Amino acid sequence: MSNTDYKEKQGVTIDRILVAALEVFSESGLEGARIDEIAKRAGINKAMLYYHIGGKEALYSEVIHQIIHHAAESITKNIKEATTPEEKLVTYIRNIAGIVEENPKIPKLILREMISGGKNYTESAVQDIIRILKIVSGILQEGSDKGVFIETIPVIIHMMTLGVFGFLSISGPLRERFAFPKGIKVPDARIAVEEFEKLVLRSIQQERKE
Amino acid sequence: MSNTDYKEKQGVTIDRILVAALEVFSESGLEGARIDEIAKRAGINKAMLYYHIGGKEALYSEVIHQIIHHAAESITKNIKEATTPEEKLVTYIRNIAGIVEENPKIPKLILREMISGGKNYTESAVQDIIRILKIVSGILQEGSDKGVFIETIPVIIHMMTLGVFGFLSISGPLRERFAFPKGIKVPDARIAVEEFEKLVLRSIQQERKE
Amino acid sequence: MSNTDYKEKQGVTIDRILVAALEVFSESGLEGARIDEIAKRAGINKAMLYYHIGGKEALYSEVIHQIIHHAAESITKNIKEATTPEEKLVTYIRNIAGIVEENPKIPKLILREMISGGKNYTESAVQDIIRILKIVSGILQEGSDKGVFIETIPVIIHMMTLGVFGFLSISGPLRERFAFPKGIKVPDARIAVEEFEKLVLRSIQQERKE
Amino acid sequence: MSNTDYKEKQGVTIDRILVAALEVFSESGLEGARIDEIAKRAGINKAMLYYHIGGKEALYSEVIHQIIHHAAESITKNIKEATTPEEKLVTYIRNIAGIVEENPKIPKLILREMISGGKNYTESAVQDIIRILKIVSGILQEGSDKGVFIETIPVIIHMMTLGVFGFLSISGPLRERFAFPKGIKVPDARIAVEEFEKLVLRSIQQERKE
DNA sequence: AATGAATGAGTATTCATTCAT
DNA sequence: CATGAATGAATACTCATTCAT
Repeated sequence: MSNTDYKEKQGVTIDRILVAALEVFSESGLEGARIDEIAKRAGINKAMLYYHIGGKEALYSEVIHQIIHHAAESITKNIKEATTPEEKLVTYIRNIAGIVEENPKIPKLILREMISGGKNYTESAVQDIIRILKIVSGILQEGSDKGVFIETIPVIIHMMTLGVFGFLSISGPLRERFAFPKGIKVPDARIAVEEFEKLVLRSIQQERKE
Repeated sequence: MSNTDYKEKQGVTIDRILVAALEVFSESGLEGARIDEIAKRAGINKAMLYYHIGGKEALYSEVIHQIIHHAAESITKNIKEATTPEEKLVTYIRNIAGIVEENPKIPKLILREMISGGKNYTESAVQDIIRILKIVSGILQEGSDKGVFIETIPVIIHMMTLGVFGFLSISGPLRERFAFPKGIKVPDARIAVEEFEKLVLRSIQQERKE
Repeated sequence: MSNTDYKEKQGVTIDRILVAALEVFSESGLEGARIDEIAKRAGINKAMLYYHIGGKEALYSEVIHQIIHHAAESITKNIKEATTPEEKLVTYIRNIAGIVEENPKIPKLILREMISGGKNYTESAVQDIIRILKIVSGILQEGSDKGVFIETIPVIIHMMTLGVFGFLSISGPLRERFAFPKGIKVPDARIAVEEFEKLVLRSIQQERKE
Repeated sequence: MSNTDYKEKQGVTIDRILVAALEVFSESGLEGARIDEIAKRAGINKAMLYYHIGGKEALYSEVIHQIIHHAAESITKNIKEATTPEEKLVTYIRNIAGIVEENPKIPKLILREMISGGKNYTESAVQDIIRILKIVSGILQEGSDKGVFIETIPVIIHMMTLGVFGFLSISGPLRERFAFPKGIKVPDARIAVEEFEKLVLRSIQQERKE
């Protein structure tokens, strides 16, 4: 076995741990998660988890970090392919929606962490959050400068976005368990994205004078 | 001491427990909360908590129930004082914002509970949630019937509302801990309400033809 | 209400407590029994139990005492109506069998107490036990003197008797829960008494020379 | 240390737990026993008890199972060395007596369990009980077929046996604590076995016609 | 790197007993 | 006598973490 294979193997193990950890932490939260359960789902011995990562809180922070970093990278990259502010905003929204839809564990974990005041954000996680906020800010500023958007407060847009898709995602089980009465429909993901895009654009677009 | 005082005393003890429980559960979640801590903050013997309420999960459910019931009652009552759909919608939004602002523990608790899939909602809590959804639904329907609102999906409006104010509330500590760079402003509560009202109304109001 | 009625009422309450206590102690043992359960079954407030009796151990001892005292009284009285040693022995055996059959809670309680080394026998309970042993002893001695019984050790006879009927009684639930395979029959109470009388008499009767 | 030693070590720990558990359960019963006490006497950390066995009730059931299984094995084996029904019956009786004498904790535990209705017998424990009953049944049937025993009910013989030796064993402390008056002798174990053998044989042997 | 065993510091819950009224 | 409330001392069980091999 070559040295590279060796490192690969280690990387694979760590990945398995992180995947299992995201699952368990999102289901149960930091306090509720059990190290035994994470190790079991990762298919490794519990002591190995300590060997590779080093403890519950370190593992939790690492999971958070990976998620936010991936989101920041993804948004940064995708936004480059858009040209107008409207396109960029839509790209940003769809990116958030896509991450949430692809893995519903993620909004659960991020929301939990926000609720607990971001106690476990590492410095680099904070930097990635700021990076995302700056992107949104930039899009809105550009739109405002070009006269297509009214002036608004970027953080509100960001929160509305996280809020809507986060809530849509986490409220899923609830809607299944308790049958809501007729007249109250909850949209599926695709429709929700379209509807939300429309609402946001309507809310910040300059009214066109003709 | 009169008989009334006597009965009051019991109610007072239970109230103290519920207040303390909201605090601790919102800070630490169901799993993270410590019964000892709740009893301590309520100023009672731990066993009394079991005597009056009956265990951690029952206590948690009761706290959730009280919050949602109070919200449903409050919205139901206030909405009656409004006449037009726009006024009603604004009343609803300000009501949610008001509850959140009055006690920032509440959004934390409710968000946590939603994330965990509403496992601990009692049937009456579910009924109260449905009640609120029906109110929002009614307002939007009325507006649509009267031609002032476009047709939209009530649950999205509800979730945007919960999402924005919930997020504004829970992201507070985060903003304090990590100083955001200039250019990214987060509005204070009053401004956030106004801004959000404007956005929502803009997003669903029929464009007036003249 | 007269003073007599008053005392009657108290006696009734105490009786209810004792009956409930026998039930619960026999089902669960001293450690397993719950004061709340006893009070509930007696239909009284828990604090009243303390007022009337004074605590768990005192209650337990009192129950034991009443049972043994009643047994001693009953045997003493019935034995007088028998004349020959054989009749007396049969009377004694049937008396034990009768007490056990009448209230299956009793053998459970007495056996439990014997196992724990008689820790909770009061002095008067011990005296009553000795009284019973002396009766058995007397019957066998008389039989031996008259040449109808061989010499034997009374305590063995007493223990065989308690053992057989106690076991028959307590093994009831077991036999019901697990269906024994054919070929292993357990006699009903009436047959058991007859069979046991026969065996005991056969075992100690002098062989008659003709 | 060899691999065998390693596996032995685990077995040793479990054995220590089982020995300590038999002690404590027999002294205090299932409800009265304290896990801390068992762990202390086993010389292990309390958590290891849960790691290896899995809780109070599982431990209790395991102890019961081991005892009954050992008894069934022992009787099955020893009976093979006997030839006549009389010899077999005596072997069976001495076996029961031997187990009881060797470890007086055992009758206490078994009696307690019988009193509580065999709630904690595992299926395999029930099978072992049936195995023993079948042996007794077989001996008596053989004796009856060969004309040396009268027809009788095996379960009564079994219960007399358990009853006598169980009672002799558990009544020991009682006899020591309260000095019985002269004239009431309780036999020591050796004499009790002989006396009981004689009585049982007398009771079921066919009278020989000459 | 891998694993079964070990540990200590919790943590929810129970319950006999007492108190205030 | 009667009762609901209060208390403190247990007690079974858990779990993150470490150790020996």
